[in-house]
Parts: sequence; structure tokens; C-alpha cells
Amino acid sequence: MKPTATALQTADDSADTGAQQIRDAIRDAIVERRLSPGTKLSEGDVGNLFNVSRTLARAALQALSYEGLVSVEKNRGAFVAYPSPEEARQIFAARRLVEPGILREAAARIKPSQIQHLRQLLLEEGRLISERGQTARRAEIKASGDFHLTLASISGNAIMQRFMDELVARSSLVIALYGQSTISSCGHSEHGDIVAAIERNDLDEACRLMLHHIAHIEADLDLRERKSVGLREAFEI
Amino acid sequence: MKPTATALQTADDSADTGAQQIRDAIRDAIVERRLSPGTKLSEGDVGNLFNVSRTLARAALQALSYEGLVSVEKNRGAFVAYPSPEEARQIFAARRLVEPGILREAAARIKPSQIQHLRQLLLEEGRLISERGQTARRAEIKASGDFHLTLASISGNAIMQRFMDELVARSSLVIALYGQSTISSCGHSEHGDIVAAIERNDLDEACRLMLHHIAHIEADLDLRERKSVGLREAFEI
DNA sequence: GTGCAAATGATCGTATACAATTTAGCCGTC
DNA sequence: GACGGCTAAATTGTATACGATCATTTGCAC
Repeated sequence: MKPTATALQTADDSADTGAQQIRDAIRDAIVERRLSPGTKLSEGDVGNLFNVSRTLARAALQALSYEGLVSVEKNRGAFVAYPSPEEARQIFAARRLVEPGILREAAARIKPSQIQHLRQLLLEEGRLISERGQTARRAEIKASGDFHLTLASISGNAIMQRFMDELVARSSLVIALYGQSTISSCGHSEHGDIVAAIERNDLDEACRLMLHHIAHIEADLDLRERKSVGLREAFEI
Repeated sequence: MKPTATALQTADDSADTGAQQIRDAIRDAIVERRLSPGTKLSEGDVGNLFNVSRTLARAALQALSYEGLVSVEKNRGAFVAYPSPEEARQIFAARRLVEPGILREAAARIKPSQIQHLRQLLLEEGRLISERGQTARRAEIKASGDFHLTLASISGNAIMQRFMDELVARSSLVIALYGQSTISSCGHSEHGDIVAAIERNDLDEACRLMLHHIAHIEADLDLRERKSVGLREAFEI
């Protein structure tokens, strides 16, 4: 299972300012679930795909490993991360821990134009949900995460923003692996409720809704240990 | 101002498993303030210092830039990060936001042996404070951070732990730049108070103490904008 | 036919080499 | 004497090359 050209070549021919472009392209592919967890990302293949040397491919993969999106195994190669159930729990625990705080901070500094921006995001998200097709689905996944990231950006704390970047991206991986419901972002209306609570300055309610929202996402996961199904159980029906 | 051999060569001749060793050595040097903010870390120099090629030196510096300890400027090189007052504020805002949560999580899972471990850390910290000399001072800086990192490790959340790693390291940079009091870790007793509160299971009080502790550290900073002192003000006495 | 051992191929780890960019020094002109 | 442009040195950006490690398969013995 090697990454196909269609899975990765999105921002290909843009200026080659370095490994960053490659990193971003691969990250987008992972977040939008065009690349499945466990997919091997060999340095050579990635380099060929983007027409750069292994040096840059390696740098990009290394960067992604710091974000927890790919895992590099010594002398074996890089793979799209395959979060364990335990990791998944920790990711959502971290989100429960930081998102209320980010929300409070954001609500305290939010300006009318930014509320407007949030509302526009919700609209776009709603539009994508009603559309059909793979590309719409992928855009929807991204838009769903963008809501949380925008909140972090409004909070004005670049460090928390980067942290949320990581958490949202890794959440996408977890949902790809353990999500049950076919609908990817079941909680669209919940986003709207949160914005509404912010608008009427009811912070406690907004935080409550946020925690509920995160719990809702997590509840859709099936985090039972799957001991690499496929040895025997997969055929012993 | 290039990194001197004595500033970096700590774990030099140990096994060369890769760039990780170099990264850790430089990180320690930064956290213990043997390397001052703004110091240039050229790839060539770093490579020579550790007897490796520029490839590995570059990888190590790149990794440190992801942690915010080093800033790499395109075509200009890498420098020990020089956090702006605004960054400093964000770092501490982030700590205020996450540390109470980590503390609660840790307190909920803490085992007697881990309390023992914390107490031992405090003892060691106290011992270092009473000693004199540069090496003791540096060890003290590290020990002071280790308290917070140990708490994060007890929380059992690897993601939050990594995040705290970053925050504590960057805090050290900020204190090096903006700290006023000569004593580096004024809040040793506060650490003890927090452990005591945990021990008697008074979580609210523990969180309150933690927030107080962070505020105390931050209060010792002089975060006034210094517009690269040395243009004119430095001589216009 | 099964199991182990050596050879093969693919991939990674690191070093070196070359191109591009910046920085510093130098000289001529104003 | 100060300013501006030019050349040279130093440093980074990227590619390539070679040695090391791991996975796989081939072949042989049992």
C-alpha cells in the first residue's frame, strides 16, 4: 500500500521553498484521510512524488513525526501514525483539558468581525454536509476541525494554537481508525450552539457545550483493543 | 558569540545513535542557561563540536526549532530562541491554562510511591539551593522544572507531558531573559506546599497554589518591551 | 514438505559535494 | 571622510553517494 499520486499531489507545482511544502501537503492528506493510518511513507517514494531528493522528503517526514502524525521506526521507515486506543484516549483527554480554557480566552477577546468569521465557517460547513461526493466529505472533515482551530486562533495564544493544530490533526487520525458512525462530523449543530453561547456571553454554558461536544465525538469511537486482527480471527467466522 | 566547547560538550563521546543525542545535549545546554538566547548555532560549528556531519547537526537544530527553543531563519542560520515579551506572556498563559488540569489528573492517579518520588525531588532541589557554584545553580534550574514535568508524567498523559516539556524549557529561556531576582527558583517552598495539598487530597487548594506559583514566577519578570536595546537608548544615558 | 541459513534486494543512516544566498571587506567615486 | 557597488568568503539549501540494517527469498539439508 504505497501512497498514490492522487492521494498526495495537491499543492505540487507550487514554489519549492523547501520541505515545508511537502510536510503541509502530506499533513493535509493525512488530516483529510486520503492517506490511511499505517500507510508506509518511504523516503524514496515521497521524494519521487514531489520531485525532490530524499533529504527533503526525510526532513518533511521527520517534522511530521514531531507532530505525531507519522511514526518513524529506526531502520524501518516512516508510516502514517496508527494511534493506539490508549493514545486516542489521551488525545481526547488533552482536548477536554485545554479546549475549555481556550474557549474562555477566545470569548474574552472576540471581536464582532471574528464572530462573523465563525458564523461564515459554520455556513460553509453546513453547505459541505449537504453536498455529496468524496471531495465534499474531505472538505467537511477539514472544516469541522477548522472550527476548533479558529477558536484557538482567536484566543490569541500562538502556543495553544499550535498545540490545538496537533490535537485536531491527530483526532482526525483517531476518528479514521475508530469512528463508527458513517457521518464524519455528527456534531455540526453543536458548533453552532457554542457560537450562540459565546455571542450571548454565557461562558459557562459555552464550556459545558464544548465538553459535551468533545464527549460526543469520543462516544462515537470504538476503542476496544484490536490485537492486529488478521492472524486467524479474521477468517475464523 | 559562538558556542564554546565547555558550553555544549556534556554528553559528547556517548554512543552516536543519531541526531537525538545532539538535540538533547543542546536542549540541556539551553535549559540550564549555558547557552544564552540569541547565540548563533551554525550547522558547521555544531557538527564539528559533536564530530558529526552537518546533516545531523541540521536535523538536531530543526528538531529544536519545532520545540521553540531555536529559531531558524531562512538562509541565515539557527539561533537560540530569543522570546519576545509577548511570547513570554503566552508561554505563561499556556501554563496557567494547562497546569491545573494536569495537576488534577495527576492527583487522581497518584500512587504512594510517586508521592515519595516527588518528595525526593523536593529534597534534592533543596539541597541544590543550599549549595553554591555554577554547576549547582544549573542543576537547581533543571530540578525546579523537573517538579512540573514529573507531575505531568504522573498524570499519565504522554501528550500533555510532551507539551509541558516544551513549556518548561521555553520558560527557562524567558526567565534567563527577563528574570529579575538573582535567585532562580524562588518558589521552592511553593512546590512543597503543592505536594502537601495533594497528599491531603485537597485538589482545589493544590490548583490554587499552582496558579499562585506560576503567577509568582511570572511576577519576577520584567516584560517591558526592549526594542533591541543598543540602537540609541543604550548610549543616550 | 518443513525448517533453517545464506544471499539478495530494498530502505534507511550518515557523510560529502555542489549550488544558491547572505555577509563582509575592499575600493573607487562623490 | 562617507556612501555605494563589487568581489570574495562564509554559510545555508539541496542533491547525491556510500555504508549499514532490515526484510525477503532462495537453496539446501533433514
